[in-house]
Amino acid sequence: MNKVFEALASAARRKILAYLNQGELSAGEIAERFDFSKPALSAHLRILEEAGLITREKRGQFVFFRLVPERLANTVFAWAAELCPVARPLKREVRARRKPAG
Amino acid sequence: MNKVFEALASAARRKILAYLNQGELSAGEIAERFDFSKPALSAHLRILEEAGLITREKRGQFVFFRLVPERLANTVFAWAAELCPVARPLKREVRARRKPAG
DNA sequence: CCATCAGTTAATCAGTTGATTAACTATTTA
DNA sequence: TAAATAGTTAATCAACTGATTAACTGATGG
Repeated sequence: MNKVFEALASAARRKILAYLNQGELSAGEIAERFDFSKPALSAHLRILEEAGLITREKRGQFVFFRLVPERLANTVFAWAAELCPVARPLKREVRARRKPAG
Repeated sequence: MNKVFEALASAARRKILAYLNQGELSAGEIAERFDFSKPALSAHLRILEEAGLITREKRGQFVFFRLVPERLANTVFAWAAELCPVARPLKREVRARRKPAG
């Protein structure tokens, strides 16, 4: 949980997640989309991976990365939903059932 | 956006938001719930305020803080929903209306 | 008016983050 | 096997975070 929010504190890392949301990419393909050095990118990818937000798969010479949307759903999304009753149509039903006569 | 995610990178600040989700609290009431010094708390509150996640209101000797759930909804929640199609019942309806005959 | 209480600001400091270059590992290909 | 390509690790460094204490501002109340 902590690692997830720390990972998301970087705009570059959030951008990486947005790219991966389109489909898997190799480290090199991600690197093309940014200005910083390969080691810098490697560090960002490690942080995202350790937060459980992406997975890594080595295929031959390349390393491909994929988004893990369930991880986001179970951490950030769920956390935000807890503090955003305004955006929570599902949970409202649950509440209504718990307090049937107000 | 960036400031919001940076603000949320701290577990202490997320905890402050959780407390404020129960209702408004003065700085002192928040301080009681933590171990660190007043200036440290003051800094955390300033960061949350500058991110637009809380508002401040001075009443007499006290400063009361309140959560701004809409801010969370429009930043974190919306951002996460974009990457979590698995958890997006609202947007599905919007899409369905846009493409009525698929 | 003076003491106290609530909170912020300033100065300082240790630890972390995020970047770089250089060197390394591992895979492909000639 | 040697060269090239893809990526990581190591060493280093500047900049930022997050904490502390001391000093300040502003409201309350004897």
